[in-house]
Amino acid sequence: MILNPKTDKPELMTIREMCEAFDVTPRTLRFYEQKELLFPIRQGTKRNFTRRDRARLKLILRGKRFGFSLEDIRQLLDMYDREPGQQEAQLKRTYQLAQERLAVMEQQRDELNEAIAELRAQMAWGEDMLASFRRSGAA
Amino acid sequence: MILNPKTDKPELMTIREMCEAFDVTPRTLRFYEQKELLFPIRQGTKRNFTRRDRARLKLILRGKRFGFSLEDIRQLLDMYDREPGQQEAQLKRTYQLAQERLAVMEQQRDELNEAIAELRAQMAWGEDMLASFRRSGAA
DNA sequence: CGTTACGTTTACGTTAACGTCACCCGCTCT
DNA sequence: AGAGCGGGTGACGTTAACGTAAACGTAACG
Repeated sequence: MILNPKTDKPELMTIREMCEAFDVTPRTLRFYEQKELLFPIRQGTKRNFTRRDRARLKLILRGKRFGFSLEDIRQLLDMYDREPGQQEAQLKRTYQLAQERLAVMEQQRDELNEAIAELRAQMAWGEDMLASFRRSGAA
Repeated sequence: MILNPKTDKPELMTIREMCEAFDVTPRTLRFYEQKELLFPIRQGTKRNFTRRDRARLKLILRGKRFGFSLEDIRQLLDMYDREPGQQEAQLKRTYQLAQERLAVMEQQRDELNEAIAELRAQMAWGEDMLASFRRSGAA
């Protein structure tokens, strides 16, 4: 295992090491490779994940927390890979996507809040019913 | 079409009428029947939806807004159908389910809020980048 | 040499809630 | 009689993100 002289961390990691480091299953990493989200170096049949793969995976997982689909994430990641020459255009595109996502998320949150309020109201009603049961002695 | 003397609304409704009244597709209603959520009267092969079906459908759609699965909803609906004799137990069960759902929904909302905040921070960063692009004259 | 551990590939299974398609039936208008 | 309309019944398709199982390789341990 080759270590980085600065960090003493392995330059290349096996699938197991990746799984433990990022708390994902091997299946997930193979799946991401198949979907062209990761590009581990293949030594024969085995995978060696590089720093680049780790950086990408970190972004992938963050993207998922944001609710981006894997396909969205792949496109964003790819943009940053192409020989950067239109940095600004890329950044704008990313920013726009983020804005759209943000709008969706905020709407979801609002709907969720509405549903929560409605459900709370129903539950208050149910509580009254239960209280009346108790008063009527149906223990 | 038989009308209710009080409301002048049809006692029985066709699948089309139901679709318009509740903004769902025929497929959805057939699907709900198959899943034993609705029990329209079958005249030969055609469906006649009763007041009871409409009441159930209303609850089904509300339940969906709350994030309940159709299976959850079916169980709740069924509880209210069985010869009511343990009203209190049923109500308690419903109340408990509602509490669990509420907890899930609130957690989802909180996570969403966190993700929104994180995404906002990233976007502020991106905005700075864009601004610096503009200052550097890369129009 | 057997087994254990870790890795691989291929390919089908899962889940929810319908959408879609092909084909059939009966009524009504013209 | 033909043409629509409205409804009906299977049954397969869709989507995302993996899970799972089968069958194989290979390297080290004892």
